[in-house]
Amino acid sequence: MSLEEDIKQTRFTSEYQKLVLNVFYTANWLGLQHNQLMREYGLTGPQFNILRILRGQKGKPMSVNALIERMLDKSSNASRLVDKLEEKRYVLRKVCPNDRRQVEVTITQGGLDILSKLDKPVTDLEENIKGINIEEAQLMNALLEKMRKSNNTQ
Amino acid sequence: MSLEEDIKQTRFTSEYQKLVLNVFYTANWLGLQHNQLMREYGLTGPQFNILRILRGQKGKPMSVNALIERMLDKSSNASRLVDKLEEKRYVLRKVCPNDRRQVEVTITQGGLDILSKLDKPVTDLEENIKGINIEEAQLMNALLEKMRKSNNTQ
DNA sequence: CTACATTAAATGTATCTACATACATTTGCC
DNA sequence: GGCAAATGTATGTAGATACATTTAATGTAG
Repeated sequence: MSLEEDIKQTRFTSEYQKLVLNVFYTANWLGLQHNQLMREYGLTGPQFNILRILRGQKGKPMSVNALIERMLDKSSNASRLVDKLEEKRYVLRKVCPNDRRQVEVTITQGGLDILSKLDKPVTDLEENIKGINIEEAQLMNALLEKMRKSNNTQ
Repeated sequence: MSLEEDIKQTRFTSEYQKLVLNVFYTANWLGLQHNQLMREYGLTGPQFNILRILRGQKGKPMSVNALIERMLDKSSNASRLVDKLEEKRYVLRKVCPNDRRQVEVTITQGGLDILSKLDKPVTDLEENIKGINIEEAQLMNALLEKMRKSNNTQ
C-alpha cells in the first residue's frame, strides 16, 4: 500500500487537498475489494449495484431512468449494464404498456438467488472495517454528507 | 442529487454499509468535478495525476513501475496513460541504459506548463469544500486512514 | 554457458465511464 | 389533428479500468 506512505510523505498544500486524495484512495481501496468479490460470482460492481436496487423494489419493475437516478454512477450506461444482466438471465426487460418509450426492468429469481449468495460475503467485507467503531462511522457519514452539501456545484 | 436522498431514505443494515456507499458516492462526486476541469485542458484525471507525480520528481526520471506505485489507481494502465501523455508531448520516454527493460519517463516543459495552468483551478476546486472546516478535514483524514489500516486485506 | 525463473513494460480483452447522438414515443400548444 | 419540444432508451465512440498474457531483458542455478 505504497500511496499510504505517499499520502504521509507528501507535503500537502492544504488539509483539503489531502482529504480529496484520501477520499479517492479509500474509494479505490474499497472498490478493489468489492470487485474481487463480485468477480467470483461472475458479476461486476455496477452490475451488482443494479441488482441490489432492483431487489429493493420488491418485485415492482423499474424504468431504466429510475435505475440511473439510484445508481452510484449516474453517468454510467444503465442500458448496457441491463444488457449484461439480461444475458445472464438476472433481469427481465419489458416495454411499458402505458408509455412505450419506457422499459420496465424486473429482477428474476435467478437474480435474487445470486444476490442472496452475495449478501453474506458483502456484509463481511463491510463489517470488516473494524479499525473504526460505530460512533466514528456515524461521524464520518455525517462529515461526508456535510462535505458534499457545502459547495456551489452547479 | 437523488442518491443523496436515497442514502438518507434507505434503511441500512449497518452504519458501515452506509459508510461504504458514502465514500463511493463522495469520490464519484469529487471525480466528476475534477474530470470536468481536466477536460477543459485536454487531460483526464489519471493523466493529470501522472503529470503531477512526475513534477514532484523535480526533473528526475521515473520508471513506469515507480509511477504505478504512486498512482491512485494502481491497476490502471500506466503504459497507456504514458502513451497518451507522450502523444501530447507532455512527457518523454527513454529506455534506461542500465536496465533496458525499464523505461524512464520525464515530464517536459509543455507538461510543466499545462500543470501550472491547472494549479489554480484545481486548488480552487479543493478549497471549495467549505462546508467542513480545517479541523473537520483533519479529523476525516485521520479517520479515513484509520479505516484503511484496520482490516485484514491480504 | 544453458535453462529456468524473475522482472519491466507492453499488449490483449472485456467491461465500464463519459459524453454525444439517434430514434421512437409522448406531451403540449396552436 | 399537426407540429415542435421533451422524454426514454439505445447506440456510437474515445478513453479508462481490471486483469491476463506476452515479450524482452536480466538474474541465477546447475
